[in-house]
Amino acid sequence: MDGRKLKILAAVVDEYVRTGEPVGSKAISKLENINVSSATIRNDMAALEQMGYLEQPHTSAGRIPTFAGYRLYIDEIMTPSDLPDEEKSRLDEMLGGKDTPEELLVQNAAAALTEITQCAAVVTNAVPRFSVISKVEVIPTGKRLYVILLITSSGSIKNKACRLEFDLSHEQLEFFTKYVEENLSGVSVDELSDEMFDKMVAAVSAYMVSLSPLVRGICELSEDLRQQELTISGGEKLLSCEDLDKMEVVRFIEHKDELSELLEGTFSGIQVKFGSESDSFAIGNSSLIVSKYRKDGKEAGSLGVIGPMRVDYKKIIPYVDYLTQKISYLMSESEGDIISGTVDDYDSKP
Amino acid sequence: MDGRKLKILAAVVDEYVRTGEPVGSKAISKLENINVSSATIRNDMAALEQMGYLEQPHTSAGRIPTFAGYRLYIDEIMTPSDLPDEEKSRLDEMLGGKDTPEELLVQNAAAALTEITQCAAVVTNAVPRFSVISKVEVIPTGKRLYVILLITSSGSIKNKACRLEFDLSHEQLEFFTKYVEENLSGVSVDELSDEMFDKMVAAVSAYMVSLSPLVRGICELSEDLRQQELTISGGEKLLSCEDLDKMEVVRFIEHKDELSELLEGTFSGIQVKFGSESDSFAIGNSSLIVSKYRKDGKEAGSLGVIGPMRVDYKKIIPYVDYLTQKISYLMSESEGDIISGTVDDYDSKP
DNA sequence: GTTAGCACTCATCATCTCTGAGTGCTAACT
DNA sequence: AGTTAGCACTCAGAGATGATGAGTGCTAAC
Repeated sequence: MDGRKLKILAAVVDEYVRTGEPVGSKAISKLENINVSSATIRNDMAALEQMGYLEQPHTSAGRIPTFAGYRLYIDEIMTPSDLPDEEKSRLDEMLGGKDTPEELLVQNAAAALTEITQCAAVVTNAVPRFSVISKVEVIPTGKRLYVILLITSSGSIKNKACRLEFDLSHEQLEFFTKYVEENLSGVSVDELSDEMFDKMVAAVSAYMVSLSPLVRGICELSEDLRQQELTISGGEKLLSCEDLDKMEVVRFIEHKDELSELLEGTFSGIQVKFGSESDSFAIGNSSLIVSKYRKDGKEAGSLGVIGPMRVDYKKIIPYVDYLTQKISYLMSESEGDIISGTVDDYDSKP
Repeated sequence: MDGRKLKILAAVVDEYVRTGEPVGSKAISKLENINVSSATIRNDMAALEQMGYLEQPHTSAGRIPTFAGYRLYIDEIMTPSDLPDEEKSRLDEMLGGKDTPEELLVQNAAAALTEITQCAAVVTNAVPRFSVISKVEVIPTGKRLYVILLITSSGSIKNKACRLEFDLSHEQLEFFTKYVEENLSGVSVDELSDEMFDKMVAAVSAYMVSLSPLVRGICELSEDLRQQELTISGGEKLLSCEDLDKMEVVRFIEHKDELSELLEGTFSGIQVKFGSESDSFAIGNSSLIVSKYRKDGKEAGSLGVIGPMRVDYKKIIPYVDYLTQKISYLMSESEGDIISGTVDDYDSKP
């Protein structure tokens, strides 16, 4: 594959991303770093079309990249631009500092991506699977009404109100709290299971049957805790995007679980997926730029941008990359480790 | 104003709502309960146009209702249809029972309205302004990390993690908890003020200066508590609505505060407002059908539907009305009071 | 007061032509 | 052999033209 052909392919992608119109040979010949005539470019473009990297919407129009063309461009040709320092500090500000709760951190990242890219952002929270239950409290707050509070070592706090059939005496409450603390505190979130709670229900029911709703409540909270939640922010941006089918976008926003599944199956490092390449996540002509953030070295959640295929990869990839790294840093225990400024490793094979 | 003219106006609105096309005299003359010829209708329609209730998009087209036409139709002519019992029980199921937390209740109502009307729904939560602080807890959960828990008599639970500069001793924590409980429990949410917290900060700082972030934390939680939150659900439905300008819809979804302001200024009972009538909330050709729900007899929050002006008022109003009444009932302390099935009082003057 | 009849209006749709951007191919040039 | 100029060709898109028909207002008769 000719060096000039790559250059021309890159030029076609860049121009198409910029203008949204099919790109003709003449337009390319006028570009700065292209020094051959339009006829030569025509020949090369015909070759690129033969190879499957370009296509013509109709005979007398310019060329637009095919999937394969985008793929080649992203994987081999393009070099993402560097993020200037002021942008980095702007992002830092939007994210929040080390004290920011994890959940808010990823929400902030999503908001930042939406604003910067004007596309939809998608994030999953960090499932605190390696953290342990550090506290369970049951607090009476009204007639027959109790608030259950569940706190993990990673700082997740879940609560839930629970109505019982009878009021509990002070001793009963103390018994229950003690029992639960003994059985749950120090247990890792990953170890929590329905069977475990079933056993607990049986045990407390032996003491007092009407306590079981409280155990059920704790069980539900623990399910909340274990559940990976996916948030799409700025979904409406996709609706004002001409390249995407509105119906598909609406369907997509309403069925997050599909995307959730897809994200499960991704690797580390920045990846770019095209909607139509995967059958589970299907907005035609859409593109997903995604990366996984880590917590204490382990993959914890995902962070990405969904836009039209015609999106400025050179610009967006550094943002996703920087945010991923920054979040990984902020979530991890070890302090002092300054985030690396360099950006590499775009393993984007599907 | 002629009885027949009213009938014709109603027919025009109904037909226009049904078909979306301008309505001609011939189409109306074919309707069931119209027994005059198209020529007569033409005369009446010309009169209605003169009076400002109808207009023609262009000379050789049928008529469509003007704002005034809709207003007259809604206020004087139309009678909302009755909600069949099976629909009522369907709604009851979607809402949840008496044990459902208030916040979830209004969210469920929004979801139900979105699904049924295929328009956007808008709800505000019930600000628990007449409830009192029933519990404040500070729970140590990690090194220098504390969870503040704030519970009101109405069952709202707010929590927040707070990092201090030093760990607190058992005595210090006990002192603080006691101090806060003494000063806050029983205080109504409405009475909470920044000055109050400023005083508390001063007081605890005298004892131990590093306690003040905890007070600040409580202050923030109380702000959360007092804040009325507005949720728009199903905003995307508006985007697939031809009558509405997409740009305006996006702007609207992103600037909820405008709508929030508008809702503040509404009365009880079902009201219908048109986007272009008000200058603060402006999606052209949109219509807002809104009602306030009550808690223990006092207005607590709003509940409504936003759709194109060309919306089936006869059908939607009963839904909004029923949900409002049902929520009012579910939120109120007094039990047993069966919800009234009748629907009236559509004070919809702007 | 109501209706039939008729001339008139004008958006919409289909058809047609014109234009220009862009192509592929060939022949000349380096 | 690779590059370029030239040229005939294609075809989407923008206007122009004309037919169609739904709908109107007005007048005169019932």
